[in-house]
Amino acid sequence: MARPRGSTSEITGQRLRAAALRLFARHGFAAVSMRQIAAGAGVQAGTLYLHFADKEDLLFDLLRSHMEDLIAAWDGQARPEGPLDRLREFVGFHLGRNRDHPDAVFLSYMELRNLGPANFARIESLRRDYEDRLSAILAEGEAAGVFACPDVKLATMAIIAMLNGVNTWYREGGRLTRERVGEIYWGMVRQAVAASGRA
Amino acid sequence: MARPRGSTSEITGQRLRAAALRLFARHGFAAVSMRQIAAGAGVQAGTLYLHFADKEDLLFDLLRSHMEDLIAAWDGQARPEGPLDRLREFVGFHLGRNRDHPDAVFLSYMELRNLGPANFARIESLRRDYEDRLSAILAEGEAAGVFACPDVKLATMAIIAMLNGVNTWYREGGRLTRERVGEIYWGMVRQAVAASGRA
DNA sequence: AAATTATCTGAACACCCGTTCACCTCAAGC
DNA sequence: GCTTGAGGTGAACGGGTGTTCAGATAATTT
Repeated sequence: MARPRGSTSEITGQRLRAAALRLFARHGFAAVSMRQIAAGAGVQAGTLYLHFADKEDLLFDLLRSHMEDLIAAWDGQARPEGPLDRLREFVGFHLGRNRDHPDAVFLSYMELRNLGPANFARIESLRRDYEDRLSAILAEGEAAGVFACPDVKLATMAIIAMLNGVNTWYREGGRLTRERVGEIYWGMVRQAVAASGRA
Repeated sequence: MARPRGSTSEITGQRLRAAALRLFARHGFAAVSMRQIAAGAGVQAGTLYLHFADKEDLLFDLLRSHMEDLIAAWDGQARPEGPLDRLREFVGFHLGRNRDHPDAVFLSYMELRNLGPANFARIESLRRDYEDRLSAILAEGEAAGVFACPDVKLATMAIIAMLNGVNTWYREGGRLTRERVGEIYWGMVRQAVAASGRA
């Protein structure tokens, strides 16, 4: 056998990406073999090397595209006026992204160590770019006297860590709906950086 | 050759634990071989099986002892009176533990998936025990009217995620000292659950 | 219809994996 | 000082690893 009917590079590539994302997120990069990924896409192991240079390149492709999509999605949506509304928008956006792409989010925080220095640096840079969006909102609010965080960078890291934490425990059909969780987290974030709370 | 001079089970066991902790935290459970761990302790691979039943048992041993030590350390220290001081104490305690045991903390959040169901459940149970300490403080403060978190469990998860986040970016000798970071985070935590901020 | 190119197979490569075990040596008890 | 067992070795087991590549077939171009 050889080339199946109706197979294109585009389709097979996407199937491989999907299978790899799923397996990496479930079992970890090192624990998943190229053969398992290939099988998940209904293909032989050798085929992987027509689409990716090697295993790390496959991981890098997943992380890079996830980060680029994330930034593009944020930049591409209309932003409300005023720091408070923008912060609320960011919290909702970030939680929504985490909800819709749990595997990619998990990977991008857990498997960075499996990248070589150059690839690592590129992903880190993208992550910083994204975090800077939040920092900018906080700085803007600070200047306007709406927020009072002692340190914008630390508040950025604290908020993102807090929001990412939701993915580790939230289960569909649990005690609280997504919307309710979003409201509660928004409340905590707002108070944490509020100017009224304390100087 | 066979038994080296002056070797005891106690000493070798601790060296193996230390080597495994270091390597698992750096490269991940699946990426580290038994031979690498043994080499890190200056011993052959076969020796590992005199101390641990298998690879998972070694991981479980590390996670269990870390969680038990954590809980024992918290329970063993004198607690100040009043929810606000207790919460401050918890934040300082947790950050201090994360600072002193970064590898174990990292492992206990990242490598749970490599445990079988029974071992997984035991670690999860220990983690819940620890988190319940924080929940109790928040509930106490809520009852006293000092705190106003819309949901105690969510506030617990949010605070722990926020504090754990520090380990992912803090580097010794950076812009801020540990103490300063602790103060700033304490400020954000306090405001996030403060009763004065909003109903 | 023929030639060419894109796509995939499946076997092979050298190497590493977790785990077991017969054997060996040191330390302690009689 | 001899025996006993705790502690460790190092080779071996079956099987899995990432990666390569000659060969085969489908789609496309000429």
